[in-house]
Amino acid sequence: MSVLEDAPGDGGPRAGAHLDDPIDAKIVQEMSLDARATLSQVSQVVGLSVSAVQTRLRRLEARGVITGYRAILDPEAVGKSLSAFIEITPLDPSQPDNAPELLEHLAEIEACHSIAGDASYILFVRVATPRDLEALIRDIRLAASVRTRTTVVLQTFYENRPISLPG
Amino acid sequence: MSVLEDAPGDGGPRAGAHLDDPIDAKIVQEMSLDARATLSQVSQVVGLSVSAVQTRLRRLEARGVITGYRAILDPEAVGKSLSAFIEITPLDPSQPDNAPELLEHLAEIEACHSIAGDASYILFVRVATPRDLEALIRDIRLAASVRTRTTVVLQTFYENRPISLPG
DNA sequence: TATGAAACTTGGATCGG
DNA sequence: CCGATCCAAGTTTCATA
Repeated sequence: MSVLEDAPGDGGPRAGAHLDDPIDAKIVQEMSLDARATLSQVSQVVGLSVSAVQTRLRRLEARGVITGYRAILDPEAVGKSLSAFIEITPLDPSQPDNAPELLEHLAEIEACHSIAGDASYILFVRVATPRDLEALIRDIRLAASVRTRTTVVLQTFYENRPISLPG
Repeated sequence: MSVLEDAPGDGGPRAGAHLDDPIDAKIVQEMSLDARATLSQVSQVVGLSVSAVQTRLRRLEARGVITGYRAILDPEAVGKSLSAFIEITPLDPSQPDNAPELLEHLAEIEACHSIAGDASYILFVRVATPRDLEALIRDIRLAASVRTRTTVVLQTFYENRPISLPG
């Protein structure tokens, strides 16, 4: 048996909702860097058997720590070379504000956050052409009854960098 | 010969940088929705053999259409519950401006875009606590000699939505 | 000391590349 | 055809009583 790795059967992950187990953290980090890594690859990295890794991975998915797996695409290659931030503010503050739901059907919207600051929300959007952006802004205004302030992205140096985990 | 299926080895995707082949688009979409989908799953969706899908997938990776695969994590669960946008502007416009490289080592920075508007760049960052955000802002100022304007995210309704593909 | 829960390992069947 | 995944025992450890 290996003496370099810790003994089998030792302290597993805590029952809490958070990710405080170092082995789970390693698994998450590995899958975060390469979501198509095989279980045996991960098992070698973390020093556990394939089945143990599989069980932990299933649990991480079930607990909602890992919410999905995505291929990262080159926006140019898939015809979405223009991206922008759109800040939005409801025209009528007295109305119930459910802009996020009202906008959810617009597939060009990649993210929607509510923010502290002048605007209520900020969206990150991707389109093919300036004309598509114009159309999207119009759709957003109509769908959610909001004022918009758009900041066009000129160049993306990096994005989608993996979340850095402690330890 | 069949005209519904294309014969192996026949005209695949064009050699150009763009993604104009409908089957490649389907493959990309599928991997974008679930990066851990097996080749046989994808092959059933697109109606090709497993090896045909494998070849196309390798080519999509080699052409840089697919740049990687990531697990999507719950920020809360991995201890990064506070996120923010930080706009930055160089203090001295006469100096050479390489802020993106100067900031690349800060792992809390998930994305860096140059933008049209008042500021030069916008960053998206994730940290655990307000104190960590304070420290990060200080680090950014020192590392890149910039003025910063920070907008804290109060709530994230959705993010990392898959890129919607035409057709 | 005895018992039970939780986690790891092993080995074999099945499926995928 | 090889490797990865899945599933069903058997084993160790730790925390109870």
